[in-house]
Amino acid sequence: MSDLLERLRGRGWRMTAQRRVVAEVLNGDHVHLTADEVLARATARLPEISRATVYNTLGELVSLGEVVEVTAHGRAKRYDPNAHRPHQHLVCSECGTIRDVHPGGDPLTDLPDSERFGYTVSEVEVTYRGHCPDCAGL
Amino acid sequence: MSDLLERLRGRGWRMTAQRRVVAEVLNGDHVHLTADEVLARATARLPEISRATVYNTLGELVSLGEVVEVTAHGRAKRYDPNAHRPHQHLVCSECGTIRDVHPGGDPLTDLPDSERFGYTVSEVEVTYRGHCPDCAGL
DNA sequence: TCCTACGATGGACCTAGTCCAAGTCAATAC
DNA sequence: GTATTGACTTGGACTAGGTCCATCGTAGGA
Repeated sequence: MSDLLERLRGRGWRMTAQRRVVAEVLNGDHVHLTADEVLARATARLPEISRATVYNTLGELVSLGEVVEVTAHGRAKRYDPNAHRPHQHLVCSECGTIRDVHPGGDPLTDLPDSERFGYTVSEVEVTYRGHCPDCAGL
Repeated sequence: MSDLLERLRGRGWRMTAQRRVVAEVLNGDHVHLTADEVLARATARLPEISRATVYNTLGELVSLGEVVEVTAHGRAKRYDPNAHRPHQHLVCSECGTIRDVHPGGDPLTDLPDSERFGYTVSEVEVTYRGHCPDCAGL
């Protein structure tokens, strides 16, 4: 986490209270907050922080590759700070809970050349859907 | 296409001009329209059709399993009528063009039990990202 | 300590999508 | 062919999520 702040500073990021708070909120495993949730938690620590700043900061973290956007369930994007460990997502279709998972094999190699239509493919995103233990009974 | 209309009628769908038009607009391979695009094309054929009806109809087609929602690029959901042939998507990160692709292997089996956290996993969605031939030069 | 360009603010604005009360009409019954 | 009725459609108001922008504040270098 503070290594995140270090990395950012090293990249010439100007460090402000707001950015620090957003980076701190996005810390830990299996964290997949919406922008609104990030705003709420950031506001708890720094009441004057504005919505625009949270969106700006999230956008920057994403384009720096420190955080990935996940569009998994519902309308709002979620932000996953676990960007340096390649992983996929397992989503409960009932309650929307997200877990990070690490499937075996490389899904990129599953796509034969004949199915690439001349695209240069560089990334794969896999979302598993099902029911979490809590919702399985429904 | 008209088999789609037949199937729907067979399931007790009340056939109206609006529903017919929406179903007709969503016809063909590699069709991935946004709700707004569906509305535009439907309006061209049936000027009085309303936005709410397009959304309602799309929602019904999705819950009947005739159409799948794709969240691939940009904000708006896209609707893919090719629901009866299992397939995945290849998206150009530049222009957003989507192709249907058929990777080898079953991605479901790539997720070991130890990574399922008690979830009953029933579905996988794979999105390949890269650049299409037109955008590769950029 | 001063300067200044980068960042933060908040309020207006936009897009995608949902909701609802009222009106319409497809399908069934006669 | 007509009557009936409940499912379907309409349009307009509303909401959520997100973006934009002019102005103000401040981190960090000189």
